[in-house]
Amino acid sequence: MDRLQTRELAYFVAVAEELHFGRAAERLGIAQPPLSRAISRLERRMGVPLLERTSRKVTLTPAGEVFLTESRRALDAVDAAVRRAQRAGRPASRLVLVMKSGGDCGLLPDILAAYETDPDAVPVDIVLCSAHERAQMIRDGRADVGLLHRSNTDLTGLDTEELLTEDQVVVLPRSHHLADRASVRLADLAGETMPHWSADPHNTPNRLSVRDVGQLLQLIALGRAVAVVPASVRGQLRDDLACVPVTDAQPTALILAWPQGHRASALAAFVRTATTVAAHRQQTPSRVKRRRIHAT
Amino acid sequence: MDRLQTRELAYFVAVAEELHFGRAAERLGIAQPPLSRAISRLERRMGVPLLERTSRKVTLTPAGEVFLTESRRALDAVDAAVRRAQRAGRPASRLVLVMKSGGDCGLLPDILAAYETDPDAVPVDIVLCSAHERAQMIRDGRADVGLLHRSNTDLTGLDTEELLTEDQVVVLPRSHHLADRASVRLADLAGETMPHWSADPHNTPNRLSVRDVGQLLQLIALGRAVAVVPASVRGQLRDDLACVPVTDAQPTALILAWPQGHRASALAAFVRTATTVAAHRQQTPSRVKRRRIHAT
DNA sequence: TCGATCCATACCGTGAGGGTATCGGCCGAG
DNA sequence: CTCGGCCGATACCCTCACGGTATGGATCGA
Repeated sequence: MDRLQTRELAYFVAVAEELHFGRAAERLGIAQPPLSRAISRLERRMGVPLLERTSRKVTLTPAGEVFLTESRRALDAVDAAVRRAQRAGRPASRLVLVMKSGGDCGLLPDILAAYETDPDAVPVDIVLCSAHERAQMIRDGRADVGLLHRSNTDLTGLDTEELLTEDQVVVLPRSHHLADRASVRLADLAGETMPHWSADPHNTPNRLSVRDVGQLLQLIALGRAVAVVPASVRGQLRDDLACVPVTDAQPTALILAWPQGHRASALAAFVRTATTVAAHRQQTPSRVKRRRIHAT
Repeated sequence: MDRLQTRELAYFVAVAEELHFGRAAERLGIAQPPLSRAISRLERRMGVPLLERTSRKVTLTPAGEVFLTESRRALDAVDAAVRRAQRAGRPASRLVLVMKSGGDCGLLPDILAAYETDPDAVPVDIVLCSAHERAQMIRDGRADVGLLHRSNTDLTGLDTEELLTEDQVVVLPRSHHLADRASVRLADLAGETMPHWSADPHNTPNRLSVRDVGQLLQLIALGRAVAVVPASVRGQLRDDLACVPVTDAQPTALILAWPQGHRASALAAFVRTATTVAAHRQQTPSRVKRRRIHAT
């Protein structure tokens, strides 16, 4: 059997995500019959049924589940190949850093300042994006390096370096009965509703879900939810919100991540600088730390 | 720009490896003109020149170098998607283990015996193959798990677990002037020729290179070379060869490797069993260790 | 029972991709 | 200096894979 074409993978991913041939075809910009044929041919060539279909419902077989995740990974790899080669070709080399707004724990200005003095430094573009997009952007070559929180994210395909660890706090409306406590435990929050981060736009928001920190804080201010987050979000808090340390929550790690096996000099220099700056910050009490201590 | 097709990646890889359009076309089973066109179109679509060609020579640009490694990775991912989905589809689940002949340090029988008692165990197929093929086979889904030596291999894309570390010995002809020494240092071997492992068949063997341990031992027996190898190869030695511990060589680690992020129960059980058995072996002096001590 | 929904099949047209022939530049032999 | 051989690019043609439209057949709700 000769090798699958990326088109077939993309078609399958669309159908597997929509679980509906018509919508998938529309999303792909083709008609439904060619899509049906393409999927049948794919299954025939692979010798394994990937989808169970009735005229009313489409579901994934176990092989289909596996093939969906593998296909996504393969498509990422193809996109990454193109983007990284293009980047290597353009002489004007830059470093694209992805992070969440406020997700640098106040560390980034120092890192950038130190990095600029490095002989291997290149200009750094900073791209802010939602939590779940970041790892994706590094994997598919749109970004070179990212600031992530370990707990949040699937790190397969990435090399990482831990920058610092943070304790966690719970964000509450000021009027909440726990808002004046010096600290709480996870058990105290048992009855509260916690919003979920909505992964992709296709995902129907069947539960309380948010796309960014602003939405999250809005929900909390409305008394609809509370959230446990790294201590460094204190810097973004509105007046009507309080936050209280959670003593028994696992500390979360801020990590630097980049594509596995990539060691271009500009990137290597950035990683080196960032870890050095973070190590230094970890020793001497940081602004974040001091603010935390003051607030408790 | 829409997404590249795998065909274009495969075409580019062929040309980049051959550095000759005619031979690449022959290898791909197509004529040369379509290949030339496909590559030009690829470069036009990507907006980056990948190859410098004169009528006498073809070379890779920096972007081409990057694109070659990235393309190989992407093609592996596509192949892996198919193979893993097929495996998931066939109910008769098996575990394919790749290793080098004799590369298990005598550990494998115990591992297999212990694994068979595990409730998640499935039949294990053992595939013997050359050093450089193993990581490749795990990456592209032909194998589920492999025994590798850390120093040898590029481990990107693999999850690993260390099983045990071994000291290194040098294999010499019996007639060699160092053959009777109780131990040697790397400096003693400075003037000796060491064969290289030939990576791929396309690679012209411009230096002394071998494909497997048999060839290596043959070369040594002929007095053409010596080699520093893990102590466990003693088990395969011929009568006309001697081996001597190298005191200052970095100990090499035997590791278990499997595709990153894959945690199927049969695989997880195997990894668990193997590490347990290896840890136990490491504590109680193993047959291998004892033999080494006896020999010195 | 009828209509709506949704995937599959039948049939047709077009263009991407492959083949052959040939050109043009580069090198080495004589 | 010239000629011949090598090699990638170009020109031109043809075929079939892929996409489109029309329609069938199965299932479910009213």
